[in-house]
Amino acid sequence: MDNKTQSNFIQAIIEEDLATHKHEQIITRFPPEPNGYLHIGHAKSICLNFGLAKEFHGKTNLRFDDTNPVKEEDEFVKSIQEDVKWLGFTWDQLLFASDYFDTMYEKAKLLIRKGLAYVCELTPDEMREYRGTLNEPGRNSPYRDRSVEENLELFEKMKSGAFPDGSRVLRAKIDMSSPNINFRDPILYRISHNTHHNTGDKWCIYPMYDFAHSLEDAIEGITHSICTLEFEDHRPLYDWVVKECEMEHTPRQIEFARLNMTNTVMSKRKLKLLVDEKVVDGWDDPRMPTLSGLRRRGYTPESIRNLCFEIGVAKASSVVDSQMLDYFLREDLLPKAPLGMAIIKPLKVVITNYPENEVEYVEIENNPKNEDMGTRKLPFSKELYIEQEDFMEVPSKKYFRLFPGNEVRLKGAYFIKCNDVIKDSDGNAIEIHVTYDPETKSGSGFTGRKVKSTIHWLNAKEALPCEFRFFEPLIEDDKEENQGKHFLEQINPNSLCIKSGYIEREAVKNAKPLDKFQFVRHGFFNVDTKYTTPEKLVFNQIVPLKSSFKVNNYS
RNA sequence: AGGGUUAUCGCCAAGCGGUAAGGCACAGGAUUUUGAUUCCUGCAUUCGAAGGUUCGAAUCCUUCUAGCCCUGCCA
Repeated sequence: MDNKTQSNFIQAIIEEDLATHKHEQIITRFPPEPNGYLHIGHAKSICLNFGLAKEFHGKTNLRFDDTNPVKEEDEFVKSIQEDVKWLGFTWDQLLFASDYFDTMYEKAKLLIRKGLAYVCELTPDEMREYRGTLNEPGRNSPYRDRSVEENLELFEKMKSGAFPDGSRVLRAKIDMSSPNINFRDPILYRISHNTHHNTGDKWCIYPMYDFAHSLEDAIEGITHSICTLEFEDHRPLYDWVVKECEMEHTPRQIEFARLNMTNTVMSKRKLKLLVDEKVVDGWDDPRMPTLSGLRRRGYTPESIRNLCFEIGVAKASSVVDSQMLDYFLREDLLPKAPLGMAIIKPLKVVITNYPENEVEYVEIENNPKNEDMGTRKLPFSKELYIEQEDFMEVPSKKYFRLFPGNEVRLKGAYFIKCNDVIKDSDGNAIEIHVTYDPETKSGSGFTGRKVKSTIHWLNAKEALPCEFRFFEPLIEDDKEENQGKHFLEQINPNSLCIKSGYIEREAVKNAKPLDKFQFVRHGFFNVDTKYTTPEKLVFNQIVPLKSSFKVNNYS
């Protein structure tokens, strides 16, 4: 991985910290909560954290921020590790925030002893009322001035399970009139009698994000704690916790704008809804922007990394055009994916001057961009299939594929000229009759005349039936009639289109799930991991050849 | 009594007082046995707005405007 990167403000900070010897080595972390699958938005954070550490010869920890037992599951812990590895990154240490619960508990008691934390018995509603609003200061809790001894005793009782959920919390004693709402005596610990995926029933009190995360970073000696913009107002509290808990290391929190992409749902809540309501196949449905969905669709780790490095890092909230991802995917796959011929809507072609029952084999490159991929031999005979799109009885102005009287090349084979069109009772072309010119065989060096187009074809007898799946964005956010509708009602009902078609046997001889192909004119495809069987290959279209080639007649 | 933060081409994004990089998209043209790729060419006299400082301003100052985030016992 030698991705070029845009220079960014975080690199500048790190360079200075290294130059001034504030740090001799940087340590970053990627800290997901295991409450869902990773999506492409996380990829930006992963590439940043791991990429920066790699660039400056530092280290990166993968740390599960598992401080809320009700939302977290081992399934997610597992998938997150797989996805990070798939993206191509290796962590220095694999850690769980929950492994620090003992230390955090001790630090909470330290704050109590310093008179900086207290046990509060306000109900959630009262708490909200006492907090004030964006424009008005809050009021002190009546429990704010308890003695250190009483607080210590009550906190101990919270921990030992003496109180029900929601009855008490531990709060920091800071400033109920702060303009920064995070400073209005934020909650440090809450009671939650739930089984935790890692610590089981050992604890019934759990630390809140602001308290836990800063301690986690400090404990691990994280030098640069990179997170998204919404935590900017939490930074003063982050610094407060590190200082007042008398931590040895002082990490620095740096915020950047999260990734937004056109035609892409990034909200974990909404993605979970799609899975729970069975709108999609699961977290790895090829339409999902999850890393597992993109993987199943056929996107490569390289393409995602290149996107992340190329879009840069800044603090302005922005929306990246999904066409950029497609660009990096095409760029990556063009020399890697073998080029084959597939027909989605077949039109029968009979070469009237070709001998009956004769079969010859034509040799064709597996990838014109990569000679190392070799060649293969395709059977060629009198009856072929071409793409319906590649023939027009009455050609439009700039159409230069097959039409009556016109000559084109069959890729890897001969020039053919259309002479006759056989139509059904509705007037649709169902078969065309052509003649071929034996002089024009591919590779023969024929230069007598040129054709404007080369089209793809299949030997009718040898064509292998298979299935092609095409995808459209799950959301059509540009339609006005969708404004204000419930999320599930905005979903594009035609986001999946399944077509039967044919493919050449030779190209897909040893195809297995996750193999990528490029089909002439149809774009890049991936062998589906779920629906492909020994009897039938199922291909997911990853991207068309070009965005303007977007299918309009596949449905 | 609000606080934080952002604003440079259709979309990302460099730039940090010396006269607007790059990528995507788009549009022309050349090559092409994928209408792909590749290759040229074009694409911000202007940096949210208005004032000011300066020989010189996207960069400094002042005022204004707009967007995003914050009132979970989520992270």
